Amino acid sequence: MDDLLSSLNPAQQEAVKHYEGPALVVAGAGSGKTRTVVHRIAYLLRERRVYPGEILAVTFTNKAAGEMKERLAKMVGGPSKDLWVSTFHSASLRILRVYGEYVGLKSGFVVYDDDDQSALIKEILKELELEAKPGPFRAMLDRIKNQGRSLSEYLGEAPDFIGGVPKELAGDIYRRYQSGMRSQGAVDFNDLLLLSIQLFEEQPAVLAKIRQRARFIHVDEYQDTNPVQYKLTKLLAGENPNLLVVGDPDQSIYGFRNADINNILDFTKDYPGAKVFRLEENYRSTDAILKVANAVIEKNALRLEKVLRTVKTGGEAVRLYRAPNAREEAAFVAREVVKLAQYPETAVLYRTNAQSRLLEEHLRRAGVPVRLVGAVGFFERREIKDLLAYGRVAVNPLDGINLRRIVNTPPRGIGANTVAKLVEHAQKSGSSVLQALRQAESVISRPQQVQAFVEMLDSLIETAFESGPAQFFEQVMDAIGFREALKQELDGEERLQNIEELLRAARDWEEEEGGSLSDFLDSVALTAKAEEPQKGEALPEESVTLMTLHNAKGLEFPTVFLVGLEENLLPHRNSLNRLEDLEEERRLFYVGITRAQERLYVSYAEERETYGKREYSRPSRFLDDIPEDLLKEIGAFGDTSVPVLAYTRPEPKAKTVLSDFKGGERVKHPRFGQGTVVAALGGEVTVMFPGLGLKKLAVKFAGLEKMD
DNA sequence: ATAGGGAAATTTTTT
DNA sequence: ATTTCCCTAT
Repeated sequence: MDDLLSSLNPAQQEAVKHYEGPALVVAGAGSGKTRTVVHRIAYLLRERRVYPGEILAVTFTNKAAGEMKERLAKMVGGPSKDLWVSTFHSASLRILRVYGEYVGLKSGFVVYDDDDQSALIKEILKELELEAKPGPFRAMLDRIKNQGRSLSEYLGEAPDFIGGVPKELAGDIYRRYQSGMRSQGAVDFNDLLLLSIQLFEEQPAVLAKIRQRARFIHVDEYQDTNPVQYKLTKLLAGENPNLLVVGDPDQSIYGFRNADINNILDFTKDYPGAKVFRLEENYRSTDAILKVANAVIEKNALRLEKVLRTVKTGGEAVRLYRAPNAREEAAFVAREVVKLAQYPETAVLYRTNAQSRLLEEHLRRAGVPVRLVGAVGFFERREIKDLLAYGRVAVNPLDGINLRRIVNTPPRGIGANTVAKLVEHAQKSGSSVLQALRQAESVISRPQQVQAFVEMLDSLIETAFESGPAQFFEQVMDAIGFREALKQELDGEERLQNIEELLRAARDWEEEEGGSLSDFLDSVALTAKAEEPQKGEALPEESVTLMTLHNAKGLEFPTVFLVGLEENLLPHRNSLNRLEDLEEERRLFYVGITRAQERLYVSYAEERETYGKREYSRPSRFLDDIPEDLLKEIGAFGDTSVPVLAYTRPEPKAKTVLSDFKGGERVKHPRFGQGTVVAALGGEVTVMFPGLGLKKLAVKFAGLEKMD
């Protein structure tokens, strides 16, 4: 019991000892956040005699959930098996697999990914004979569902045209999408959460049951929750919320996915009596790097005050390289990386995926093995999706989207015309596509191929019932002669390897998790961005890591390169207009800085090609936020004379508060009413008034009053 | 059924 | 520049 606390600092200890009631743990970068949560759970078990079956911990990624489970298993042993550690989405899916029928779900429902979603929208557009792209409508769907709003609410505020069609028609698309999803027994990611909420609201008995299973709730990365996740949390937490959330508003970087930073900023108002713990001791980075990070993030208004203190002292100044163009920038990175010769300890981070190409090229040319994270996900490859589609249909024959995907893959003489006729027949008779296929005889003139396909499908459906995913996919491979078909193709060899990889994954999964094909598909659906299985020579443990800033959150590296620090790139051009967006860009920069343990490089290119057009850029405004004495420009061939910061007592910097107001504060204006301070700069504050938008006000004249 | 041309579209994206 | 999609021609 003592070891639970003795390895922690005082702030962490306080958080760990928290028992009942709501609590907010503001955990700065590298402050031992996961560690604190893990210890807290262990403490509940050991000291408070809470049952493991009463504890829920929610994370955003499967990776984070997996890590937490692992650490808990190490710490508490066997009882960790009964803990519920999961992502929002898997937790919801698990609940809906049991209680889904209460909210109208059919038992074999499948989870649609982005591709499936687009496919359905495309189909609807065709039905309505519209010549529009699915993109804007998917965005509309996301916005409505991420915010948990109703269609009419959304349409009320929407512009008159969406994706080039009148908004009333767009609303029609939305309705058709929803009913299409339901009739083929499909849900999308958002539905998982929304339907869980609906279930809880309509079935108090179910909610009560789940609440027993979640008497103590932990939510990680709370700054990234969207309104729906917020609501789900609130519902689960109930009247007497034993809810502990952990997060860092300064690392909120998913606003574009409707994450709402106010969820964490307002936590103490939302949950009166909430205790607040601040973890400000940083174990990751040198003093120099932390000073830079603090100086940068201080410029944001929308935050909770927090100053990271260093544990490591000293450190080297940030190295800045100014490149004449993006090519030279990449060449510079490659040279430095080779010189440092610590590949696995090095990461190169960028704002957009498009930047990775040049970097990868130059690094490889310099003989550096590269690990590219998150480019094209394994499960997004066409051949993989094809094979998975067979599984989805076998599990849920109502799934018309996936059925159409496989009906002529590989080609078996069921062409577009045939399919169109059959689909039309299905729609007219109000039956599923599969049923139409079964009735092919009466619909088309040459039904042999279709009949053969249906026969094969029936046998696959049988296999799906009887055996696990590995055997199922093997049978599919045989039945459709996929190996032979792929060998004909140009890059068939590589794709075949991917398939072998999937088969292996299925076998591994059966061994480790075990379960039906349906369970396997669930886990695939919720782990779409799984670690890329290695391909080719380089092992990850010998490679330099390349990824976007978003992907870097939660990771750390001794050496970090932040490239492309240019206006219009970081901050990104689409984020320049709104202050909130600009602050999110700054947080992205902050996240990048705080990934570095020892050494940080920043660079920008004065010229780069964007979409094939040459562009000239100014250096990023964020570079101005780095204190001069902590930034050292180096030349084309590096520079060894980087000043080293002498030991300094880590004294919290005085905040430059020129007005009396702080970001996040609630205020009242005589004319505009209540609002939230977004920014305070000098004698000027920017306040967000609900319904009115942002207003810039002079403190002197505005007559603002603070509210509690 | 499929190759090949041409137009359009390119921020980030935990699930 | 490059990728992706859609149409047309074969």
